[in-house]
Amino acid sequence: MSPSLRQIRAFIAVARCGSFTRAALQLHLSQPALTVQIRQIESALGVKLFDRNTRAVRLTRLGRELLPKLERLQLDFEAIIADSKGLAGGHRGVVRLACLPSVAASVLPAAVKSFNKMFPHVNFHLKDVSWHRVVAMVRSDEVDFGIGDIIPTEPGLDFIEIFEDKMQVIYPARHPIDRLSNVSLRTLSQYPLVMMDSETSARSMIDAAFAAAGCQIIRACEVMYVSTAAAMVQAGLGIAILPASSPEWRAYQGLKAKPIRESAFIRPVGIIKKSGQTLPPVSAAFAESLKTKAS
Amino acid sequence: MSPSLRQIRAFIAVARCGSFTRAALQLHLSQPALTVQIRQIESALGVKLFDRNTRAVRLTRLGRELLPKLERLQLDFEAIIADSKGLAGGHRGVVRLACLPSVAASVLPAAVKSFNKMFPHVNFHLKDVSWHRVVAMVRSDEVDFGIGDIIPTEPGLDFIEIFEDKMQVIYPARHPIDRLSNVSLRTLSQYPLVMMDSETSARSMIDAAFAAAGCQIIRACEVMYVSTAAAMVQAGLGIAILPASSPEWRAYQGLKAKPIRESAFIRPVGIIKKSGQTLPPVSAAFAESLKTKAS
DNA sequence: CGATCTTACGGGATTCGTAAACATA
DNA sequence: TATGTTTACGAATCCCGTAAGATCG
Repeated sequence: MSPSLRQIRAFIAVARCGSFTRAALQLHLSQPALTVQIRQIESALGVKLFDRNTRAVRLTRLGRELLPKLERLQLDFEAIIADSKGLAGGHRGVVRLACLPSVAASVLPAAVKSFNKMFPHVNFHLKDVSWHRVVAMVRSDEVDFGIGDIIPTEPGLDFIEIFEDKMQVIYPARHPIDRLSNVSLRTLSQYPLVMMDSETSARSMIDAAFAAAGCQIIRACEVMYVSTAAAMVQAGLGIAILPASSPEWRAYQGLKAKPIRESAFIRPVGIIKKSGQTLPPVSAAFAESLKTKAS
Repeated sequence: MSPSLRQIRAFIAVARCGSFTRAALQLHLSQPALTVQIRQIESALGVKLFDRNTRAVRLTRLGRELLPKLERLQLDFEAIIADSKGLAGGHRGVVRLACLPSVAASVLPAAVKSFNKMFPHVNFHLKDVSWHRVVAMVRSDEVDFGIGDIIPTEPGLDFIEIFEDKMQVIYPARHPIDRLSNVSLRTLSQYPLVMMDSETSARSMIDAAFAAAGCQIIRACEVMYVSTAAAMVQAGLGIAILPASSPEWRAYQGLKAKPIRESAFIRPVGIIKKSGQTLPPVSAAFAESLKTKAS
C-alpha cells in the first residue's frame, strides 16, 4: 500500500518535534493515533523511519534522507491547494473574454475598471475582435466567454442579454438627413453607405434589415475599422450606419449622428458562452457584474 | 478540508479518460464511488473541475489548469515511494562505514567485492581511519557503522565480533627472534619497539598488554603508518608488533613475521554501532554478510 | 518511579458496491 | 431508447480516543 497524506504529515511532525507526544498535540491528535500513523507509513514504505525508545525519538538515516523530500512534496501540495482556493473565491485569477470592438471601446472599460477596483488581483485578457471571431473563440475555449450580439441563436451557445445597442447613422453636418426628425430604413436606402467588413455584426444586421425590407444598398465602399468609416463619411463618400456604442466618429470634425428607431436596428448585446460550461469563478463574477450593472 | 491522494488520483484518471466509467475501470472502482470522490475533491478545493452531462465529461478551465500541477505532484510522490522501496529492499543505496586501516587493507576489499557482485547498485563510502576516529564517526552518525576492536566496551555502542585478529612481530631476518619457536611478551620486552601512534588500536592493545604483565617497553620510535614502521624495522631501529591482518610489511625486503600466541595480543574485530540505532537496509545486509563470511 | 511509547478495544466516520433513478443525445 | 452519471442505502473498512500495558532512564 502507498502512504497517505495524513501519514506523511504525521511523519514530518514527529521528525520535527522529536517526540510523539508533542507532535500529537501539534496535530490535534491523540498520541496512540500517531503511533499507528507512523507504524502504517513505515510499513507502507517498508522502511523504519525512527529509532525510538521511551526516552528519545530519532530519525534513522533513511528517515533523515526522506524527510526533506516529503517536506518539499507537502509544500508543493499546500501551495496548489491554496492557489486553487484563491481562484475559487473569485478574488484572484484571469478573466479571458472576447468582445466586439464597439463594446470594447464603449461600455467595457468602465465595467472592467469598477470590477478591478473591487478585486485588484484579477487580470483581464481581452480580445476585441469581430463577431465571427468572438463566436469562434468561445467555441474553441480560447476565452471563457464572449460579449456580442447573437443573430441567429447559435446551437450549443447560451446568450444572456446585457443591454440593447441601437444603431445610429453618421453623416456630414450639412447632409439632408440632418433635417429629418425620424430616420427610416427607406430613407437610408437612398444614400450611398460606407459599409463595415462583412464579418462584423453591424454589417450582418444591416444586410438582414435591408433584405427583409426589400431595399437595395447603395454601397459607397467597404472598410475594416470604424475610424476609417468615419473618415470616409467626413470625406463625403457616403453615410454610415454604426452601433450607438461606437464613439470613434466623434474624433472627426463636421460629423453628426442620429439614432435610427427601426426595430431591425436594435440589437441585444450580451454574454455568449458555451452551454453547459462552467465559468471560472472570477469570470462568472465579472459576467454577473455586467448583468447587474446593465439593469 | 483538504483533498486526499485518492481523490487526486481519481481526478487525474477521469481527466485523462474523459469518462467516469472508463476511469472507474482503470482504478478498479465502481463508477458511483468515483462520482463521490470527484464531488469530494471539488468541494474540498471549492472549484468545479468538470462540466459533465450524460454524454460528455470535460474539464473546466480551472480543472485544465490544475491537472498538470497535480500530475506533477503525483509523479513526484510516486518517485519518492519507488525510491524509498528500492532502498528498503537493500538492493540499492549507500553503505557508509568507518574501518581500521588494517582491516580496510586486508579482509574488507574481498568482502566489498563479493557484496558488490551480488548487489551492483550499492555504493560504498569507506573511511579508513584510526580507532578513535572510527568510534567518533559512529557516535556522530557520520557513518552507519564501524569496524574495529572495542576495548574496553564503550557505553552506548554495540559490538558484534566478526573475527579475531592476532598480532605478529615483524623483525629483520637475522634477528634473534627468528630462532625462537614461541614469542612471549617477556621476550618482546627485551628489544626496542617501533610503536604506532597512540591513537591506533594496536598501540592501545600493546600498552595494555605490557602494563598488565608489568613489563616496560623499550621504545625505538613512534610512527603514524604501518609502512613507516616496516621501513624502520628494515633499517634496524627495532622490531614492531602489528596486526596479522596488516600486509604492508611484505613490501619491504629482508623482513619476517612471527605470530604471537599471548592471549593479550588477540583482539576481536567486529562491527561497532550505536545501540538502538537501526541501520539502513543495505548497511544491515552488508554487516550481515560480514558476520556470515567470517564464520 | 516517572515519562513516554505501544497495544487493545469500542464507537464513529468514511468509503465502498449494488440497485434504482435520472438526464441527454 | 440507450448510454452514462447521480442518488440511496446497507455493509465493510478505517481511524480515532480512552484505558491499560510495556520499557527505558
